[in-house]
Amino acid sequence: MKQVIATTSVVESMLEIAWQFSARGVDGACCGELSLAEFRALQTAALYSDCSVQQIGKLLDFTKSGATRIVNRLEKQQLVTKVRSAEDGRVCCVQPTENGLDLLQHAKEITGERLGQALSKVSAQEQNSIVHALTTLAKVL
Amino acid sequence: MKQVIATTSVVESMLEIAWQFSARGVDGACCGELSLAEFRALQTAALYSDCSVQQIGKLLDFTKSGATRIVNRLEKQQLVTKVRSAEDGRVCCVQPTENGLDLLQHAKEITGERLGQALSKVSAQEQNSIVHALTTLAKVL
DNA sequence: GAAAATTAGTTGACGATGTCAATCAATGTG
DNA sequence: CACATTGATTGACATCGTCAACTAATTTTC
Repeated sequence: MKQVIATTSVVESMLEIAWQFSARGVDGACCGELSLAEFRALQTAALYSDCSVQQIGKLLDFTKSGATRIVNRLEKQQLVTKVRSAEDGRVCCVQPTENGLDLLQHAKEITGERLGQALSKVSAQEQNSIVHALTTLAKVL
Repeated sequence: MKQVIATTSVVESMLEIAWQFSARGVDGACCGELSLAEFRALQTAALYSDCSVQQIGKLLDFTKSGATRIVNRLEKQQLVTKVRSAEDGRVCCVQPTENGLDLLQHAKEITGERLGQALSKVSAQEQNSIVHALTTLAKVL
């Protein structure tokens, strides 16, 4: 119960942080021509090798038609290529291109700078604490 | 430089967390009939008394026309009322209704539960650390 | 003190986005 | 081989927020 109370008071912080690193806070500044959904899809494709369209949809909570459209937009920007799977002709493997990986790396750097800038306002000890906390939280969500 | 490297590795975590508590993760589960933007606008109206439409737009990074539309949707759902300011006839004060405040409270509880559920997977000490980290981070962003 | 400039808000047209349902193609299953 | 399933796509559609033009209220300027 105490825990619920404690986390209830932290909810505003959580939502604020999420807002800052979501479409409204990050878009454009970090993702170039990409929407946040597209960026996340690109991330996912880079993370899972031979990632299918459907897999992206499931992982990011889009319908399969939504996933198709997101991937198509990435393909149009030459950030991924779609390759028909050799094992299963229905499956479409989404592979990031060189450009896609570059963009991903750049976006990470920009976001990292943004985070680093915020973190620079607190002590080194707190920086470590926050980095550790975020890493841990992401794992258990 | 070391800091940049450290934060670069935490960027994925940050984006993952943000994603989970943004439209894709939270919508519906916590916001009822509201979009995340509407929810945030309602939050803002509740936080700043006599909050103008424009203020909401500026705080959440929407254009004024976007803000108008978001507030109008909230009004249609009877979660806020729009009152012409006594001091300045141009300004439109957005005030949460009883319903609006209830929804806000409920949403916070749900999100809090969600966060609490994730936190229950780590030690009490880490819970404290995470709560503290989130609170601190939200302040310096 | 009236004209001009500024500011808050609204609205129409629009582009972007993602869903739903229907469909096609490839694979599995009886 | 017929039938069901699964991955992906597409057309129609609703939602969302922007842009530009506009109205109305206030402030500035001369």
